[in-house]
Amino acid sequence: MTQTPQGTSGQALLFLTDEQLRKGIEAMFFAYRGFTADPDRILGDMEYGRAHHRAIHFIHRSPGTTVNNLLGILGVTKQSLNRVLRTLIADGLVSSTVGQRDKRERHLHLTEKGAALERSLSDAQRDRMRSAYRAAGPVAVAGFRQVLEAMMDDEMRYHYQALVDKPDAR
Amino acid sequence: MTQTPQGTSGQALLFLTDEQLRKGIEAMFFAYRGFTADPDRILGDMEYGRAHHRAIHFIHRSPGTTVNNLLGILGVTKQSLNRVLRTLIADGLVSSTVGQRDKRERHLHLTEKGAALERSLSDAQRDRMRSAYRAAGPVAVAGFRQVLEAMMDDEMRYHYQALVDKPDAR
DNA sequence: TAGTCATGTCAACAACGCTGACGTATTGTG
DNA sequence: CACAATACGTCAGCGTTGTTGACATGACTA
Repeated sequence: MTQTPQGTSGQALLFLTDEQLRKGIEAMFFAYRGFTADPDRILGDMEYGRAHHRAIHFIHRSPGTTVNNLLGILGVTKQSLNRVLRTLIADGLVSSTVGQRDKRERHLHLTEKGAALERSLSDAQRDRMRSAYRAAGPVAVAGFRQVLEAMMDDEMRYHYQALVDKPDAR
Repeated sequence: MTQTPQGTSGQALLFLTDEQLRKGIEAMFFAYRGFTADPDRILGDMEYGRAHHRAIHFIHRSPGTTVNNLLGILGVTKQSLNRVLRTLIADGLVSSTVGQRDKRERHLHLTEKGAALERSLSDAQRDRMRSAYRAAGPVAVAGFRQVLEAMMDDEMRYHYQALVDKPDAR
């Protein structure tokens, strides 16, 4: 649709070219494969998948989170999430406890076993992220985060910010 | 595993902190949702999904590509890809022609109808990418690409580079 | 000619999204 | 208090997209 903006203002808006945008799109596609590759490999040997990884990650990040909150973060239906949580709880990776104030709520925590899997998954993923960061350098990393944040849906950015503005659970 | 590198060299390696890495991981997760959201919305109304989008995208990018080449780019099994290609060909979005030199090969092209869908999908995706790029600025965009490229598997980086070092199909 | 290659296809299965509907506590409200 | 809303769980069914394994065909190649 948009073509190369030439006479725009003599300015270097060349980074908004369709071709530049396409390269960014393709970079996202190929990079996301790498991003999920290591955890996927670990999970492939079990009866779990990427959805379990995500649930485990965010329960680790927000211990005691409720099912509803997790639903908002993950952006899936409760049926989808429930299928995952059910197996994680049954297998003793996640504990679900009735809320104190509001007894309708269930608060989710990782068990020792769950935390162990979380570590193994996030270690793998962090290793890759670390090499990428190291290779690209701090300035590139800042730009990386900026663009990603600008790419999110408003609702997702809200959840992201809530997590980022929080001390690390580790 | 790795903790904040403090005495490393007095240098600012703080961007390699586990917490920084975690933020990057979560940014990737939330951003990828936004990245695919618009095409997904369009495709949701049809009988197609994300896999069809990917096939269409790369056939558009490399007109006349063979099935084998596409398999390498997409990184799926031929059975998976074939299921997608079969419907696209049956619905008249993609044409498959026997190779001239090597008659075993099939060369894939988008039909007018296929090209129309490709435009509608990539317009939506590019619009979001453009706002993100514009919001973040050219320096950030350069960093964004650097980190993504460093994050790819070697094989994926190979395919990515082959595409990037190619004139735009548009 | 024998072997390899590119492609297509059948069958079965698993992960993970979805919708729709229903049930059960529990909580908040008019 | 009665009723509505909320939080959660679950059953049933379905669609997309990935997988393995096996088999067939035609075409190229040593």
